[in-house]
Amino acid sequence: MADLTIGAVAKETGLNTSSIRYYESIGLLPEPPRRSGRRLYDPSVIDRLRIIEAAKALDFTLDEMKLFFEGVSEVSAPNEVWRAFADTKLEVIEKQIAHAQYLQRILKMGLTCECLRLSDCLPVGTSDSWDPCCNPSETT
Amino acid sequence: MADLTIGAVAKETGLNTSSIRYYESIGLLPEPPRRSGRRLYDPSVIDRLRIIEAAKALDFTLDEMKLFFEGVSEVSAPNEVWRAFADTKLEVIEKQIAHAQYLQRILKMGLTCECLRLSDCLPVGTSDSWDPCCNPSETT
DNA sequence: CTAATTGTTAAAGTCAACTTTAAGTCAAGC
DNA sequence: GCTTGACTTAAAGTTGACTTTAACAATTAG
Repeated sequence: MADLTIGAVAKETGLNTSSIRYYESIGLLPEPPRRSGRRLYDPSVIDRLRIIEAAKALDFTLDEMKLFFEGVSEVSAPNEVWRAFADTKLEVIEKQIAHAQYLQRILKMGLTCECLRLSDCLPVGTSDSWDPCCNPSETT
Repeated sequence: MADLTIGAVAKETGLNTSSIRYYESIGLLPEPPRRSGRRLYDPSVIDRLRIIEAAKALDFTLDEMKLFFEGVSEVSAPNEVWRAFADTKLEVIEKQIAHAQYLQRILKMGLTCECLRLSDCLPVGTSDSWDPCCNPSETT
């Protein structure tokens, strides 16, 4: 596949060109080669940007992403700083999955339950085991 | 249980008092009753703040959280705006869980794999099925 | 009682992560 | 050659979500 202009990369990833240049300016993306001043990207940059998008959705800061890529692209095995980072992030991600499932449950209930006051049957607070107090059967 | 001062709420939730006042100022938290000018919170505010924390971790904006609470605390069943919101957010949450599992896999691999270049065995790009190209057995 | 702590307000300040602007360069279609 | 559109830069502007400041009031500890 041919190299990509910054516009093509933007189109492919849904980012805009200034964001891509911004990522480069802070060192999150490596500087690509150029032809007559213009950036020419290897298609693999798309993969890297997809990882960045995933990490962004999980609230990694851009600095954390830099650290992350150091760990996965170095020529030697990840060092202690990276390992500590990875440990911490794995814990955070666990919590985020739990949060996601919690809100998922509430939203789904809001869509199916027909209680007058949804808050009456919400798993608010300690969210261990919970069954809706109402069945989506009591049609008005 | 007795009502809580703003300081107690802050301590309990890990937020700081100015954030709590800020949430109130934008209408995300209802105005609590006061005694001699000072806010006195019903303990249920803790639950609400925990939902806010979960939603924050999933990149809900504060405006989205307001909409969310409208849906779950109204006296009537959630309206169409809320249902559309919930549908959209459920899709986003699905994606976030996928992102979380993707990065989880990469981070775990980084912690166990002993390849010289981690990037050589990364599931970069289309992340459907993937087995590490290396086993954490090749001890140096 | 005093002193320290915790609370109050409105307004200004901060920060990360972009986005926009201005002023120009390069390339493709006619 | 000319125009249109994509590209270039550095610098300034924007946005969301707080956080800090200043100046004051009320509660609690000693």
